[in-house]
Amino acid sequence: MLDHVFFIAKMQDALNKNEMIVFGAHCAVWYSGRAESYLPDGDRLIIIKPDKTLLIHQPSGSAPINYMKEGCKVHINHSDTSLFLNCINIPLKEYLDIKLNSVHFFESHPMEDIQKIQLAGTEEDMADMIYKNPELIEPGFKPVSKEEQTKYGFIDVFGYDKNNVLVIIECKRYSADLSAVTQLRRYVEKIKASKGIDKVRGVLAAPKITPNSLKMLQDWGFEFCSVKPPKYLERYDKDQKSLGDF
Amino acid sequence: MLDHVFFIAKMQDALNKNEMIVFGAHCAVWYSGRAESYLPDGDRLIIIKPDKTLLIHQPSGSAPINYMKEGCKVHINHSDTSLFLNCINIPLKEYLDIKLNSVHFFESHPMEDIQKIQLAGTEEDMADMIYKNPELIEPGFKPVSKEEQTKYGFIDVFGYDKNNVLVIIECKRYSADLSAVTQLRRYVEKIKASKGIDKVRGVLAAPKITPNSLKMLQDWGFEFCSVKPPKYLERYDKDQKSLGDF
DNA sequence: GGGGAGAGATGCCGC
DNA sequence: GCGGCATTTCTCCCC
Repeated sequence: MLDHVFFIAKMQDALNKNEMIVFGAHCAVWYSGRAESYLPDGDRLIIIKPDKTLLIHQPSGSAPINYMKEGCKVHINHSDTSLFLNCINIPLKEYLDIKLNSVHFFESHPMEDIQKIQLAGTEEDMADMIYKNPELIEPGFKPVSKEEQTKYGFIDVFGYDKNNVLVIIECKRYSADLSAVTQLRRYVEKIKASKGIDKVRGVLAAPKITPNSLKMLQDWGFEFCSVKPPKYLERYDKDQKSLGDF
Repeated sequence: MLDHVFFIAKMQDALNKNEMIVFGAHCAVWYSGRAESYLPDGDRLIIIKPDKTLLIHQPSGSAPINYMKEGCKVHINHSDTSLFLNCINIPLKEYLDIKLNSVHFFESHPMEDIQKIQLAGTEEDMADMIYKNPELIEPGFKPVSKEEQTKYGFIDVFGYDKNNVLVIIECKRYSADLSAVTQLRRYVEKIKASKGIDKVRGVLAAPKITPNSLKMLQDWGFEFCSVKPPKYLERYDKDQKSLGDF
């Protein structure tokens, strides 16, 4: 357990230097902003990033239990008996206060990282795959160039079938749900209205679909097409030894 | 910068004890599972929780850049020249590998926390508020008891207006968007079909609504009602000094 | 375990 | 800044 004076000095120095700060503490947390919350005493990990994002993590789960977005101001307040971190984000009108009962450890370090993640297997990759392999939808399907699709909004893929009927395709990389069906319906109705045509096919392309969603889809005269999302980095999957090849 | 042998010993001990582990490192990350990704060398904060959730955070932003869900197995592999953390989640078929170039610091500590957060100002609170104050929707609106709403699905509030016409209300705590409108449409159509009645009013209750969404709402004959979400813990907002009163 | 829906969602891109 | 939308969404509740 760290001494208050020592903790305050280290913390203030690290805040001034915009270092990555991480410490463990037994604490309670109050939040007020978009909503309001109170978290009673317990052990948590607290992170303050160089961009002044603050995260509070409990010992389990992926998501932070409390947080403040980028750009919050952190003030250390203490009396003989208590130690508080008061955080405020003025433009967002958000407030978060941490009562620190004891600090288990404290670390800070400057961090540089300009790298961005390379991600494959997204919905956009799925749309690209269908453009390049239109037979995944059906024989004779002819996708229209990507540039044109922007005129009609955020439609994933559209083109014409072998009878030259317009086809709108909504891709989902996971199991298609009710909202995917209503999204497809919105696009089909939008195109029907804007182009003044009556016959437009709507196709939901996804690896699978929930039973209720399939029923709703068919009730509205749309179709489901089973398509798996692509994984462009499969090389990694097949040869774990070649990690250095990237 | 920590010595490899020292780091490995500390890490293995902390993993065995199910402690909260956090360390800073210059590293690269590969992921394969629901999607695939590669993150080139950079400084990051790496967290391994007692429940074996793994999080990798860059120096900015709220969300982890890479992660593994609860229950992953962590193996330390090293040669003369390299140090790897290989993580695997067998039931989810997910894999994550970290190449550690250097470790800036390492901390671990046992953590206990059984507390749950108390949150106010959610969509459910908003529905409760409308039940208790039906005049927020319109004079003469009579909400039906909450128990009955479950028979008809996830409808936030429903009741009858002064002319005894059925009213379905969808609440949104933020600005209502297109999906909120299609969600309301689904509920109204479901109720019309299941009860065999033709006249059902649909009301979207939210603090505001986007222009496109308002147009779509009105095109389908539904209504918008401006309602602010409640904040039950306002006491805290008004008197920051009474933090200990909870 | 899957389905359905909210979230203090976050993050990205476009206007 | 808002709008629209995907997300390795996460989390919760209910069946």
